[in-house]
Formats: sequence, structure tokens, C-alpha cells
Amino acid sequence: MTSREIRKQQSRQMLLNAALQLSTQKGALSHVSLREVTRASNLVPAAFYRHFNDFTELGIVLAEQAAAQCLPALLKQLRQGYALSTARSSHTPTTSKTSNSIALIFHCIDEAPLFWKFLIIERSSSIPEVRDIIEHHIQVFGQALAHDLAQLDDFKHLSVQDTDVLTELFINLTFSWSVEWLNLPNPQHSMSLFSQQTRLIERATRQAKLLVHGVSHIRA
Amino acid sequence: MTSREIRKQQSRQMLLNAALQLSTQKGALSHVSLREVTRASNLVPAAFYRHFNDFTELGIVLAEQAAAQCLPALLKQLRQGYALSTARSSHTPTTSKTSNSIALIFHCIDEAPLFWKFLIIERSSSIPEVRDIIEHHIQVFGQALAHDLAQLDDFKHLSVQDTDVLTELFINLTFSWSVEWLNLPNPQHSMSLFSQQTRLIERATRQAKLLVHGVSHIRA
DNA sequence: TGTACATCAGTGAACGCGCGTTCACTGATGTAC
DNA sequence: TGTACATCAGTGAACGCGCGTTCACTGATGTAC
Repeated sequence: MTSREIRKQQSRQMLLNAALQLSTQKGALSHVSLREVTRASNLVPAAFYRHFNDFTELGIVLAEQAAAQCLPALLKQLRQGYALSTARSSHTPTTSKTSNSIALIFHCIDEAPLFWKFLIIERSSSIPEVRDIIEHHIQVFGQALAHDLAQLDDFKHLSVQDTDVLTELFINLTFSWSVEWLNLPNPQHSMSLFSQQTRLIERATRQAKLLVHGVSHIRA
Repeated sequence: MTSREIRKQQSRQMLLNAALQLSTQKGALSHVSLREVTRASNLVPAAFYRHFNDFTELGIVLAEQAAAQCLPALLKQLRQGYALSTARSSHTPTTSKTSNSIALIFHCIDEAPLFWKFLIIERSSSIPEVRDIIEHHIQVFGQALAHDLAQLDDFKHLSVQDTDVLTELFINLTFSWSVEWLNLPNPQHSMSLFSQQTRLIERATRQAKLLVHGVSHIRA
């Protein structure tokens, strides 16, 4: 790659970083202007068009990057989580199995919090292309997850429909938890960040346990 | 009330209606401009200030109206739903009890779909005052719901914490379902609106059943 | 009831601002010989 | 290696636009006598 190409890539990455930073900070990519992004990247507004046809194109790239970064990583974490728990399933009580998995989810979010925040807020983006990309990747993620779950002892007895329904439920819950996780520390409470995190993990774990317990005893 | 006061109230209501219409259509109140709202109300932009100090104040009023309209109505519906089901609890299978309640939720949404859409999209509003009002009302709603649930046969045995956790879970699920419900008909599928609605009710019911089943058999 | 004055919802023009997009340009970097 | 030309990321000025907000105003409605 020539030095000119390298510098171009650097500029492009600065634009993407600035857009990610600004959109998660302002609560929506649509609240960020092209001029703000170039300003934060020390470029003149017109320079934007050397890298993207328009603002939507930048949003699309960002959505692809975020989905590619977050969802496979979460899947991998979850796989490690339940591989671990099934390996010693007869000895480990449900409590700690579930609790471990939940903690892994939050750990995964902390690896790339801005991308996660972007995924969550732009999942209902007012830019249709961005929204559709994210929804598509979540759907693919859901299929992979459903395939995994179907092979676990706890869920083997479920019908295909129930496995899908369960997966959808789990994904919705995960996103609800993630929203709360990313909004910590909540200044309404006086607890420390760590205490609030612990509390959220406990609540999420309890929710997941209620669910898993229900599923494992459901009649076919 | 003098005729002048009546006409003022009418103008105010036109502004509120226009803002509700436009915000739900554009996906966020923050994507609607003061000038758009006055234009849709056949008023000059400056006239807006005869009714509200600024755009945020209109958002606050709208949030209060939406919360007051939607949440007590849902609570009432749910109460009728489980009053009905407990009255004949020994004879009615869990299936239809849950199914009835879920259908009632969607029925309730259809009574005021714009207010519901507003509540859902502005629950994560970029206008902090609006977001906080909605979150507050949802919290109050959750307390009332938790109080109700604690008295049902299925949930009597739960600890206070578990009742709260269950309530939170239920509210999160309800909002997830509502988002899907309000996005129907989904043009990705070729099914009729009615078929898609039926499908969603079935999936939501199945999710709720998994949950209720888990809760009723949880060990203390 | 009729008159004189007060109120005030709505008007219309004006303002300064940040926006997205265009354009001809510059000058460093790359390429061909 | 040195030279002449081509490429192209970034520049800076300009454009028209819709925005929120201000202001002095108008004229219908309300009120006091």
C-alpha cells in the first residue's frame, strides 16, 4: 500500500471513529451532522465525500463493523460458557451455570462498549438501511444461537418452534439488560458502579433462571 | 370558559396532535421541528410560544398524556384478565389463561396506537425530561403490577425480589412485543396482517407460558 | 344596551446559525520514461 | 537517478435552505361602566 493510501485509510478511520463516538454520545447517529464528524476529524466538510458518497454510507459501514465485532464475539463467549457448564453439568448447580453465562455477556459488552451502544441505539435507527443491516445480523446471530441451544441437555426436548421462541426471548432480554448495563452508573441511586453492576447481574441471572427452569420442565 | 379560551385550547390540542402524529411517523420527537408542528396546525411559528415555552415543554405534556392514557388502561385490562382467569382457575388450563392476557395487551395497544408508539420510541428519548417522565410512569406501573401479581395463586410463593424481577421481565417483554405489534404488517413476509398478528400472539403467548411455568415451579 | 378600553391569540417580517452539497483549486505523492 | 506528467486527498469559498427565536403589530373577544 502506498503512503497516500495509508493516509487515506487513516482519515477514513478517523471519520468512522468520530461518528461512532458522537452517535453513542448523542443517542442516535441521526443527531450527528456530517460537519460535526469532519470537525472532530480535523477535516474540511467537503473532504467527507472523498471517503463516502453520503452520511448514510458511513452509517452502513459502521453498522457492519459493529455487528461483525459484537455478535460473533458474544456467540463465542456463550459457547465457552455452556461448553464449560455442560462439561460438569451433573455437579454444577443451575445457579452458577446461569450466573456464569450472564456475567460473560456483560464482559463481552465491556470489550467494545461503543459498538454495543451503537448496535442498541441504531437497532431502531431512523436510517432504514442501518436498521435493516443490524436487524439482519441479529437474526443470523439468533439462528446460530438457536442451533447451539437445541443441542444442550436442558433444551433437547424442545420443539423447533419453542427453541426459536426461546432464542428470541433470550435475545430481547439480553438487549434489555445491555441497555441498563451501558447506562450504569445510574446517578439516581447512590450505590457505587460496582454495586450497581453486581445488582444488575443478580437480577438478570434471576430472570434467566426463572426462564431456564420453566423451559427445562415444560411438557412436550 | 370564554370562546377565546376554547379556541386557545383547540389550537393547543392541534399542536399536540400534530406533534404526536409527526413524531411517531418520523421515529422520534427530536426529528420533528417546531416549524413542522405549527405548519401542520395552520399556525405561524411564533404562535407556538403562546402555548409552550419551548419544544421540550410540548414533549413533556405529550409524555404525561401518553403515560396517563396507556398505562392505567393496560393495568385495568390485565386486572380483568387475571380476575377472569382466577375465578375459574381450577378449570381453565394455563394455555388459555395466558393466551387471553396476551391478546388483551395487544387489544389495549390498538385502543391508542399512537400514544403507545410515542411511549415506546420516547422511552429512550434524546430529550432527558421526556425520557425521565416515561421511565417514572413505567416504574409506577410496575409497582402496581407487582402488587397485583403477588396476590395471584401462581405467584403467591415468590419472594418480594422475585416478584419484582418477574414484573420487570414481564414489562420488558411487553415492550418488545409491542414494538413488533406496531411494526405490523411486516412487508418482508407475504402473510396478511391478520395472519402476522395471530403469529405474534402465538409466539408471545408461548414465551409467556415458558415464563409462567418456570415461576410457578420455582423452589423458594 | 352601548361605549370605551384592555386583553391576548395569532401575524408576518426579520435575524443569525449550522446544515449538506458544489466547485475549481492546490500541492504532495505516485508513475512512466 | 532525474524529469515531466498524472493522480487525488484535502482545501476554502460559496450556495440556498430550514431552523428557533425576537419583535412590534393587528384585530377579534372580553370587561367595566
